[in-house]
Formats: sequence, C-alpha cells, structure tokens
Amino acid sequence: MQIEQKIAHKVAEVIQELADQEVNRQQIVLQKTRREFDGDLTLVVFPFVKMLRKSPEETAKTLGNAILERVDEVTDFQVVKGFLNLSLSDAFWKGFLAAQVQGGEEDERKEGREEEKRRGDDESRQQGKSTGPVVVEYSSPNTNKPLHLGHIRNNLLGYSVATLLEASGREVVKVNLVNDRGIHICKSMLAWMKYGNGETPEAAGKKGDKLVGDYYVKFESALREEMKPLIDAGANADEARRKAPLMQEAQELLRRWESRDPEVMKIWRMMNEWVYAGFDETYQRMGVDFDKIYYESDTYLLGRDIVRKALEEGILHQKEDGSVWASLDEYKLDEKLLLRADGTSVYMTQDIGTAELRYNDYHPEKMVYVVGNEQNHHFKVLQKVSEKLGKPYAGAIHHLSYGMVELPDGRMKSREGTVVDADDLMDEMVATARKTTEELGKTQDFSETEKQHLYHIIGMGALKYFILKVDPKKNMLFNPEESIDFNGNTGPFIQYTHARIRSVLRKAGQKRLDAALGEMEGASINDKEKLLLNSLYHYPATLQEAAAEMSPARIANFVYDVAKAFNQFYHDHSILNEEDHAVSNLRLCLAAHTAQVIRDGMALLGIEVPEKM
RNA sequence: GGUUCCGUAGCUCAGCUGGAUAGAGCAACAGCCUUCUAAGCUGUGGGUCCCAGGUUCGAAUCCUGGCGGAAUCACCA
Repeated sequence: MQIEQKIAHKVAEVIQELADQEVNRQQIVLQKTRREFDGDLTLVVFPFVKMLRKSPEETAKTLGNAILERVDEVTDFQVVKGFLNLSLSDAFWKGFLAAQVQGGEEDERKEGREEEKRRGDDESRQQGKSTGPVVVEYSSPNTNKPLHLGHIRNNLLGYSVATLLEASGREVVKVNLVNDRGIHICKSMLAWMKYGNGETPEAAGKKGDKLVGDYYVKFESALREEMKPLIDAGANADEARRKAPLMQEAQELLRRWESRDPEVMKIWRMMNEWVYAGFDETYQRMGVDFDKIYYESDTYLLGRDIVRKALEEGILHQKEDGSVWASLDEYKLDEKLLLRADGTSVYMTQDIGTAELRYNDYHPEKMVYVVGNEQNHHFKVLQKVSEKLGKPYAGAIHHLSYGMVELPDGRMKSREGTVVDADDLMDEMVATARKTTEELGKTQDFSETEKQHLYHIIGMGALKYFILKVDPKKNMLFNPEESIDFNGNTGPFIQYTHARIRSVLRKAGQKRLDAALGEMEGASINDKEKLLLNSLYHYPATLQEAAAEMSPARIANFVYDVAKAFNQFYHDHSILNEEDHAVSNLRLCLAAHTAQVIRDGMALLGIEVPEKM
C-alpha cells in the first residue's frame, strides 16, 4: 500500500544513514495497530535493534522521531516495548476516503483493474512467462446423478476463485468438464430401458437430472438383488458384482456406445440432455456459469493418441499383455497405467487429452483444477506424466485441492441416503430466509417479485457465505439438523449491514452525498471511524492476497470485519443527525464507501447484497 | 505400511510473509429500541493453540519426532 511503502522506504533510509546497513523489505514489518493501543500502523523494531546497537525502546524512539520528521502523514508515535505505533493524520484518512468515493467508484475500480492487469503483464513479460489466461475448471459433474452438497462447495469455490482472479487483474476462462460417458451413465440408461416404460421428465414431473439419478439408484438396487444368490453360492462381493447379469449388460451397453450403435447413442443423447437441463437450472440458481463446456465424449480419444505417440518415441513402455505404462521412478512414484491391454483409456489418459485440448484452445499461463483433495495423488501424477511427456503445460497445472464437506456422522453416503441434495438444500435456505424475514416483518411494503428476489438473495447468501468462509483446504462440517445461521458471522449479517447503509444513503440523497465530498474539512476522526477506515484501507491488498492464495475465505473474513466495524460505528454515532456538518459529511462518505466495499467483496464470493431487507 | 492434509474455547471457525495480553460467531447468562433498519450493539464466563524437543530477541505459525483424525496409494471416474 502507498503509505506503508513510503514509511518502509524511509525506515530503510534512516537505517542506512545511522548504521550504514542495507535493509530489505522483508525485515520491515508494518501491521495494523492492535486496537488496545493508540495508533494506526505499527512497526516492529526488533530487526533493527542489533543494527543500531540500542535497546528496543531506544531504537523505536529513534525511528519514530525520524519517521515523524520525514513522513507528513505521520503525526504522532508511541513506543510500547519493541513496537512503534504510528498515528496517521486525519488529513491522510480524509484524502483516502475522498479518493475512494469520488466520481462513482465503479469506474475507478475498473481503471484500477486495467492498471493492475497491465502491471501484471509487464511483470510476467519480464520474467519471460507467457501472458495467457488462467483457465479455471470447476464443477465437473458426472451425468448419472444430481448435484449434491459436495458439488455446491466445488461450484462456489470455483466461481469465486475465478471472480477473484479476474478482479486481481488476470484474464480468466471458466470451464466445465462434463463426464458424460462411461459405465455410470450406461447403468442409468440400462435401468431406464428395462424399467422406464418410456418415462420422461415431463411425464414424471421431475427435473431430468433427478430422473436419471433415480434410474441409477434403481440399477444399483436391482444389481444387489442379483448379487445375493451369487454370494450365497460362495462368490465374494467383487466377483458377484462382475458376474451379475445386469453388470454384464451394462458393460455390453458401454461397448455398443463405444462402437457408436445408433440406438444406444440416441438414448444416451436424450438422457444426457435431460440431465443438462436439470443441471442448468441448478447452476442458474446457484449463480455460477462457464465460458466453455468440455465433454469427455469429445476428448477421451485424444489422450489415447498422445500416449500411443509417446510409446513410439520410447518415452513410455509396454508390457507383455499390451498395456502401456509410464515409469515415474525419477519422481519416486509408482509406474502408472495409461492404456489397458485392450487399448482403452483410463481416467489419467482422458485428463492428458483434456489438458492438451485446453492448452491448444487458450495457451493458458495456468490451468487451475478445482477438485476435491481425494484426488491429490491423481493430479500429482498427471503433472509428472505431462512433464515426462514433455508437455509445455506441465508446469501450468495447478490442483486447487479442497476439503470434503462432512456430516456430523462422517461423509455423505449415497448407500445410506445421507446425501444432501443441492436443490433441496437451496429450497430450504430460501424457505428459511422467507420465514425469518416475515417473522421480523421486514417485507410488508415489498411486491411479490421483490420478495421472491430478496428471499433468494438472503438464502443463497447464507449458504454461500457459510461455505466460502472456511479455508478451502480444510474439511468442513455441515449439520443438516441445525439450519445455517442468519445471525453473527454470516452472509445475512453482512447483507443486512449493506441494507442499513443504503437506507441511510437513500435518505441523504445523491445531491447531499456529492456535496459531502468537498465539505469535510474541519472534521476530526474518532476511534470507531478510524477502525473502520483502517479495515477499508486494506481492501486492495486483501484482494491481491486472496487471489494469490486462491482463498475466498480471506475475502469472507475481511468483509465480516468491515461489517462488524461499521455496525459498531453506526451504533455509537449518528450520520445524518450529527450537527457538525463536516463530521456528518465525513460519516456519509465513510458509509458510502463501506457499502461499496461490502458490495464488491460479496460479489467476489458470488453473493448479492440487497438495497432493503 | 508409504505419501499428503488437518488438529486453536462446549460447538463451528479466524489468526496474513514468525511479532504485543491467541480472536470471532453459535450456545449460556445479564443489559440496550420515543433517535439514520435490534438479522444490530454492549458486557460476563469459557484456552495445556494435540504432546515433546529444536531454531529465534520472539513460535499457534518454521524444523524434527510422536499421538489423534481424514484422504490416497485402482486396468473406477
């Protein structure tokens, strides 16, 4: 940040003069002053104690005086042990605020982004890197089952990370890789062919993904029936599963699909279309979208060709049975199968194909895969295999690995019917939003469409915030018994704070707000205001850090801090009824900027904020 | 067994590249609406930051070794 840079620069300068020593930026630690002490910024002076050969207190005093003298914005300092607490002038804060609010923040932010993008490009050019986009893959559903809570975390994370990267100045392409082929969909197809009597989503009055999922379940239960006698006859579960007639039929269906049997293809296309219609509905409600959708049925053969070519080149080896393997000794990993003896592809082979295609499509600088941590090993191997194959994108592969969503008694198990369906959960959230809002009597003057919209925003806000506020790499717990909170550190709390501010701004009117900018000269800034300003000031840095770490949680916790700081300020001080005009104006600007940061920050999480609630 | 990740208040989670007396929310209890939205604000209680060493002026944070949990080590995707 500007002021931090300036102070850090001066500190280095002073040390240079007094001790004739070089100080690197790493050693200069400036942080927000803890709230129990006076000041805005704190410099940790321990690193300089030896250089100046003074006690920590003396070092702090020396540096404090020098900074006070050389940095206009610093008006005072206090020394507490080895910590130098610096106070910034009211003029500095007012200048910051005016710059933020001025001329509609929307435009300014856009310009800022452009500039950051330019700067980012320059940096990468200097480092000799390509300047392609970041491709973010997320969602990646199978087409045999509806979306569940695990997919919700995936989708929200992927969408938010993409938004975050974009806001930090990167070019981003959002892609979805739909796993539309394979044995799983054949199972649903087979069950539908056998027991469906031509049922359609329209006839059943069901979403297509749900209907296809039902047939998948039907297949599994029918299969278990067939396995029973086999197991009684002495077979183990795996054998029984393989030998059961239904399983054999499903395999046969897969073979017919691979040979493009017209009848099978027709049913396959039809049922997948049902599923896509269902998914689209869910995606739309969730508020996520994609720039490009890849289908494995289009790409699965590509990997096979790459592998065959590499075999010819001697990079890979073949076993007696004809299967093709990559030796990964050099990476201390086991060898990896890439083609079966019968020449068909495995998962890894497909992923090589998709990576290749994606690289050719975009020449991305980075390819981010938002995939659960259960596949850590897979992506490690994918990366190494790509390297071994000499692929230019090997270094670009980045697995954004996130933790599982667990229920109080462990993972979701479709066997035990504990899967939390995505649509059902969203329904519940919106219903709770409605109930809570109506109990509070907040929507009496709302039209029916306004109400629908508000309940959707609040319900989804609660859900999204609940999921995104936890560190992606950690497993998280969801308890279906306790509904997600609307009070405290939650989405609705932040949305409410925004609505409150907007209400004040409406009362003030645009004219007054415009005028306020130029008329806060004499106003002094109190503690609560400064705390809020200090938080707001760190928004750009937080955004960059969150983008670098690909962690929406950083943004979520930041926005919560801002909202909390605002509510404390709002509780203690009146904005419009303040008699001192300059002070009232300053508060108005402060409120306006707070609303903007909340709105922007929440947008990074894919959460809308209401004008009224 | 190997590898990776996690372990912070009763519960759910923060804690930025090592920095001050480890913070929120929920739950419990006690307060605050004739004043800009009480989905808010204030207060009380609640901690062996899994354990033991090490590095450091300074460790919840870094290193090593344990313990506990999760994932993975497929010719499933």
